[in-house]
Amino acid sequence: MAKTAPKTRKTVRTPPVTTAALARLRDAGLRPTRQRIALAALLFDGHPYGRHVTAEMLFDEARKRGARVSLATVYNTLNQFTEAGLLRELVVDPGTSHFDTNMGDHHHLYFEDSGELRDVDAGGIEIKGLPATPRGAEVARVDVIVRLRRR
Amino acid sequence: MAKTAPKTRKTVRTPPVTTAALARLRDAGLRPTRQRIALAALLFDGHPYGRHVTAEMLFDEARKRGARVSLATVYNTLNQFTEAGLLRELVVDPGTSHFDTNMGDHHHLYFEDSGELRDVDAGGIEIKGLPATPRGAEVARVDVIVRLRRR
DNA sequence: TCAATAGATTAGAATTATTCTAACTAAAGA
DNA sequence: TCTTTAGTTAGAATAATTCTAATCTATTGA
Ligand SMILES: [Mn+2]
Ligand SMILES: [Mn+2]
Ligand SMILES: [Zn+2]
Ligand SMILES: [Zn+2]
Repeated sequence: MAKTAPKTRKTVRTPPVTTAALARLRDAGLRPTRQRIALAALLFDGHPYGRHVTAEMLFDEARKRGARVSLATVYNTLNQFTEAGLLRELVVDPGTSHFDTNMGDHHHLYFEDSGELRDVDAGGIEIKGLPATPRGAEVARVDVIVRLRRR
Repeated sequence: MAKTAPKTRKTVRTPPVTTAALARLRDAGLRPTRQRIALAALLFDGHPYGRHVTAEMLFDEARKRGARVSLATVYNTLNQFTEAGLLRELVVDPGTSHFDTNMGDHHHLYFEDSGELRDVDAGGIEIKGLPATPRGAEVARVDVIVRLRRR
């Protein structure tokens, strides 16, 4: 519309896009850079039940959506998000790490043929008979992975 | 002792060392080569409760004991043993595969600080509330990994 | 608003785990 | 013993990930 520059320019400020992604970064104490915002949006926006991605998957997705981001940054970001408690790392597969946006207490179904990971809420699960936690140690996490194959 | 060669040489045959390792290879239908025998002996002999190794660990151990074996053969052998049902592959750690000689139904304590893996017999463990196996799929295995860190 | 600065991004090199290749060697069977 | 088949090997290749060092950018204090 306005092709002519205004005589007196109002202060140019970053638009107050308080997206969920942006808020998440702020809360985590991470500088909201373009690429972190883009990656956080891909990871979290519109995925109420969480998602599971590899670095390569997220990188390809970001590129397809036109984000200018390098693979190194995707790795950096996934690791930072994990450290910040925004993600958890899953190791189900020799060779590649998966990252999980679902931070709730849950376990996984892993379809070995397709590589698909499906969440299983821990709410309905009870594990009885685990040994006492060795002294000097504390439980960081209990992972249950049900490995499935095509029958 | 005998520095002089015998007049009539008896047929030189491989000594009939029917070790456990050798028997295991035969049963699995694997040719009992020097390196497979050496690796099987390291993996299985004198380890009634099983052991957990990486390729690199087993390679170093074999070398220390004077076995002439390459790292490629260690990888080949671990994969063959796994396919043959003599080992199972464990993935607990991003970056490296571990191989487990305990083929009984069991789970693991994983000490994240030291990398130690400790077995937990599945006999005393009950997991309730897992979802029904999706149709078209069957459960290949259920892995429970209790991840511990120094308190 | 702007310059200074701490922090982030990047391409490409480096590293690590693993597999592949293709030449060599050993086990099996006749 | 001979022939055949399978296994071993060094080194190259590949894949995932991290590192390096140069460049860029978000933040902040003036
Ligand atoms: Mn995968
Ligand atoms: Mn390890
Ligand atoms: Zn999940
Ligand atoms: Zn075990």
